[in-house]
Amino acid sequence: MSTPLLPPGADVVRARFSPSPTGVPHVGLIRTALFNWAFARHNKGKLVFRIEDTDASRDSEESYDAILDALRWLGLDWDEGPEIGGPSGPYRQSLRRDIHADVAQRLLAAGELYESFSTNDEVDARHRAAGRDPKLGYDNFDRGLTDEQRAAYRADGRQPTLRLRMPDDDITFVDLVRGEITFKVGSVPDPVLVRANGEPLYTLTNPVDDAMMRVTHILRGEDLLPSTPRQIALFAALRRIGVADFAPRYAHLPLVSGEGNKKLSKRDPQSNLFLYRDRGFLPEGLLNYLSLLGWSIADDRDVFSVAELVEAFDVTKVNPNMARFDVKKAEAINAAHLRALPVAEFVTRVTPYLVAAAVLPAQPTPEQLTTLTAIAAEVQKRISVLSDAAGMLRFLFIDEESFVVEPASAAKALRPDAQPVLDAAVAALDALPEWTWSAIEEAMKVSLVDGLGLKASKAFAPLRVAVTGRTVSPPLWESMELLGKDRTLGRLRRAAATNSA
RNA sequence: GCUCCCAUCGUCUAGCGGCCUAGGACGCCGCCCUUUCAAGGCGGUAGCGCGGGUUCGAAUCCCGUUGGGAGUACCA
Repeated sequence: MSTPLLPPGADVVRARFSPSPTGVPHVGLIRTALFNWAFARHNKGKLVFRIEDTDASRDSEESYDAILDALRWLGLDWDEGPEIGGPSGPYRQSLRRDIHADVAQRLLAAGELYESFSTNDEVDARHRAAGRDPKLGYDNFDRGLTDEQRAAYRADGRQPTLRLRMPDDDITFVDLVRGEITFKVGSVPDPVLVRANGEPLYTLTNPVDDAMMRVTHILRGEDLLPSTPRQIALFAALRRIGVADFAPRYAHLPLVSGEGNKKLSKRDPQSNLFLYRDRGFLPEGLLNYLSLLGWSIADDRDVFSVAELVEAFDVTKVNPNMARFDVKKAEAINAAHLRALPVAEFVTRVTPYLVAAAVLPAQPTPEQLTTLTAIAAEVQKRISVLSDAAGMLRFLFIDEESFVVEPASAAKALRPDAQPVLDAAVAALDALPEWTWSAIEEAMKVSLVDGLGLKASKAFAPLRVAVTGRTVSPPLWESMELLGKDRTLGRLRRAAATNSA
């Protein structure tokens, strides 16, 4: 009942990730990379990484570098591809021109391709003259050109594109996530494979390279579903001329949308992968979330490791409908991974973000690292992304002249009625012989809760804001201990003075 | 317009004919814990687009409809 994993003629799973280097890597692209990677790893197969840079006007080296950077950051490794090579290289299509030209010539010689001289205007005019909808696309007119007609076009200075002769049958295939799909004969016009200037197009290079790299499974975005019939037709032609040994299986992954239901585009800032790295998403957290876009590991769980993802990933279980990228949920998943980190590991990971935010210098002192380590566990469970740590820890590392209370927090907790609290706290702490968090806690409870008869939450809020600058911070007593007696008292006195002024 | 895809809480999903008066997660709300905020614990909110079939029985199968999406380039 279930179809075998491999297409007949293939002996090992070979998935591929084949982006074109245009623009910044976006989350939809990375989700596709992730699924291909997980599919390959789960099936003990290979992942081929190929760069489809056949459009010199849009491709860029910056984008190429960015894609590699993104995959490395996420730990998505490849078995063949840029920088590591492999038996089917090169893995940048711009370096495969000769191969593509040769295959195109063989296809032409075999009659699979034909020369086409029609301009769009001519196609349009023919449709109108025949009373057809001009939006139908190319009308396959040049299929029947005679040698004389072609010679006449050339004599006229026109160079032909090379088009694939589509079969005269419906094209049906079984999509791994969608099931059987049929395109009616005649609904797909003969596509151009080679430009008039001789440059090969995606329509040629993509299937040719998949064939030569012996790719068995093509997992890609649903936006490429309409191009599948012509690729299947090309594969059939490639098999007839001996370039392909088998046809790959397809799995069209649901598109990822942003706000609204539109496909997340590269221009949408929310789609920029590096935005999430800059905010301090963990690779494993982001990967976890991305894998949830169209897939699930179990009916009652959605936080899991990359290893668990690989163990469980089944492309046939991918949900076919569109998924919306929800930053809130992504953050929640990331927060779960953050909390699960060993403290030492958390410190290692968060430090670069503290440096970037100028909370710590590029080379933190041993004292600073000791302070950070002491409070790390409490910070770890209060944030969703690593960059959140900066605002929460700045008060500990900043010098007294630069320390300021966040205005919004001050407005909330440092109102006139906080005056007695601040005064009582200063008096009690000043008299404390021992500066430990437990001693501080005891003193504050005695003087504020018992002494002033306040509720704990009411009593401690002004202290927190005065000392840490914010309403959200690590635990107060530990914070005070780490900050030291002098600085703590200084800040409380300053708040009291500002307050009464 | 044409071709193709899709359709369960606001969002991501589980569900593949009876276990579903539809389960989980995020969000939101409430309570507990508590040193604010978090975290954690407990509870709540909210959904099978519509209409026909098939069947003893349908969220699950079929048809239609409506709605959404993608493609429609000498881009990928």
